[in-house]
Amino acid sequence: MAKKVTLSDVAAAAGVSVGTASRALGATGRVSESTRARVRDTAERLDFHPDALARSFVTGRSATVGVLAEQAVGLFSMPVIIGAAERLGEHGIATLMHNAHAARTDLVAHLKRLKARRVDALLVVGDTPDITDLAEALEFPAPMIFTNIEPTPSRRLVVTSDEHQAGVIATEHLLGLGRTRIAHITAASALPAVARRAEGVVESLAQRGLRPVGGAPVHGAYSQAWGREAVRLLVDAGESFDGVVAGNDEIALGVMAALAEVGLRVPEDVAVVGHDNQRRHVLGAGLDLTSVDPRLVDVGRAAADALLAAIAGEQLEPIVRVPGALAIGRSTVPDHSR
Amino acid sequence: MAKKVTLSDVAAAAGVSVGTASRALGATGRVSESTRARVRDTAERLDFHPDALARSFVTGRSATVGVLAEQAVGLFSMPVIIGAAERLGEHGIATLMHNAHAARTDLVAHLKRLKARRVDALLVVGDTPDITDLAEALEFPAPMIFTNIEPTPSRRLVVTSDEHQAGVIATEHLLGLGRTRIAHITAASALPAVARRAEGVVESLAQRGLRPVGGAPVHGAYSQAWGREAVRLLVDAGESFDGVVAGNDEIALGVMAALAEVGLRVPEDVAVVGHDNQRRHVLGAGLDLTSVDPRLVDVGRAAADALLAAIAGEQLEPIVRVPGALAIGRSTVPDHSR
DNA sequence: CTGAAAGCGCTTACAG
DNA sequence: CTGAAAGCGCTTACAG
Repeated sequence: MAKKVTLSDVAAAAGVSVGTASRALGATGRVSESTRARVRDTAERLDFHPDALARSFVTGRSATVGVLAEQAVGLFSMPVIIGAAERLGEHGIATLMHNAHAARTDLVAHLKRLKARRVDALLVVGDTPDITDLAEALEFPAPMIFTNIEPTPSRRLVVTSDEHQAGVIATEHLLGLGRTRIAHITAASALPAVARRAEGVVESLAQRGLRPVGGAPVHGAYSQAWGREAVRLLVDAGESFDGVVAGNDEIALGVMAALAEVGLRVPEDVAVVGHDNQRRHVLGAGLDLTSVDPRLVDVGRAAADALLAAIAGEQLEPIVRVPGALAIGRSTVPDHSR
Repeated sequence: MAKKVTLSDVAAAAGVSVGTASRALGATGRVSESTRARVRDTAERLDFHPDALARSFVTGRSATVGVLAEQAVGLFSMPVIIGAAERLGEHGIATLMHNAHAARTDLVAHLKRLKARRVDALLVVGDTPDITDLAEALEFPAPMIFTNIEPTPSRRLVVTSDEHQAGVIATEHLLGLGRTRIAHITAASALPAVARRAEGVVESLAQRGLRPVGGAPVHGAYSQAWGREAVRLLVDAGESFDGVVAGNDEIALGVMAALAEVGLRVPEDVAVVGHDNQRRHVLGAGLDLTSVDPRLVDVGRAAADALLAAIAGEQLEPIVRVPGALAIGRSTVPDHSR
């Protein structure tokens, strides 16, 4: 391997001191245009690339971001982490991944190691309770950004999916198809994402002077069984409906199964929208479900942008909500070809 | 933030020189047991954590591994990358991700940046043609390990799924259920993974003195349409069969659809095994398909182990094949509960 | 076994 | 605008 070319090589070849060479190559220092040009030409000619390790050492910036994931392996975490890592990589920033399992002592160990590694910032993916307090107690020195979670007083910098908008676009889609008797069958209202999506649904309906079938969102669990049961409850209560916004794709599948059982056609009689767009990741599989895609890779990219801004010391938008996108399938548009 | 405690603080407190302190804390240098103990105690008492940046600078090791992915966002790449990043993170190694798009100049730029960042090793995920030659031309100084791809003369260090074993376990499962007339419906034989899996199927059958229905694997494409067509071809040719090893889950779904159309029950008349186990990632969705799970997260972890060994200068197993696992569903075992 | 010193390759006040 | 020098916090020959 050819001898590494160093800044002092460039300086010597350009006939300046290393200090001047450093200033000429960097953006900051004031150098005459002529020397700057000469040094830059020389650097290029010698194929000089500053040693990132030396630079990190002297600047105290590791060019590394920590990723602390509640559960790194998972359909919701992976796209966010990959999206973030990809964007950070474009900027020469590496990611140091720690997979946190709930134990509090674990978290302390993770934070200490991240601190020793001198990460420039920390991305927290998912729900890691107490982390803000722990970081404070440990005098964790880097900015922290949270993702895949709702903001709270202790989580002030958050990048996440726009759950409210997800409820809105699902509902608007059904309204746009002329459906007016729309039910919202979703999971427990205690879940923040569920509550926000439900608000989006209710508000969209209210703008047309409508309310959800049954008067309010129907809360249960993220399961096919609940989707099935909820349809039966509505039918038994004598409610009639021509559209369902389901809390996720699982619920939507249960809803569709129950509709088939009671002899209602999808989408002719009842159009159904899901959430998560798992279809995108997977087999067409006849699951030809219209669904809100939360665009998790873009959530990760947006988180990376926030991290980059935080590292640069820029003022941050405290809460960034990434809008979802509607993926249309045959559960709402019968002749939709994919 | 409290003043950072440094090695010389520890040395002073322990009453030794920094050199001795360094040796006492490190694994290598020879130090008397008593001083070693004293220095270690002192370090612990002061909550000393060596500055990773300084260490990297002086050792020339960045504690960073490059990840060059053909396509980072994807159902096959993400688990591998996450698995690798997770394992590397446990060892304090960060990952610098580059998403390569095919262009050759791009690859050169990526490699140069990775080199400037002084990565200790490089993980190549997927198919990035020419990379070995490019790395050689650029005198890329770090070891390279390939994953999610078959070995070739220019790809010598490979960690990947054991495709042959995947064919074997799928076939053994059907044989174990008493099926003997087994077809293998798969994608193009030019694909190395297809060919290897087919070998596994054919060999397993041969051990019982059997051959695939139709005399050989039936090659086509990774699609539902092909699965459907292949079943029709076999049926029209007058073949009868009680088992199908499908090349992937998509093909399996097509196969099952075609079987339903010709009035054959799954699994009573024909048991079907897929490959990829996409079900695991997703909706139960009635896709209750028995499938070979390629355990991609474990492939990533094994790749990380290989990278760690390479960084440590250890002798490497050139080719590591990670065995898959059979995920059993109702397409082979009717009363299988999940 | 231990100490004193050099050195890794940069950046950044500090003078001039 | 430019040069000479200090310094970042470690590790590692080199003497003793």
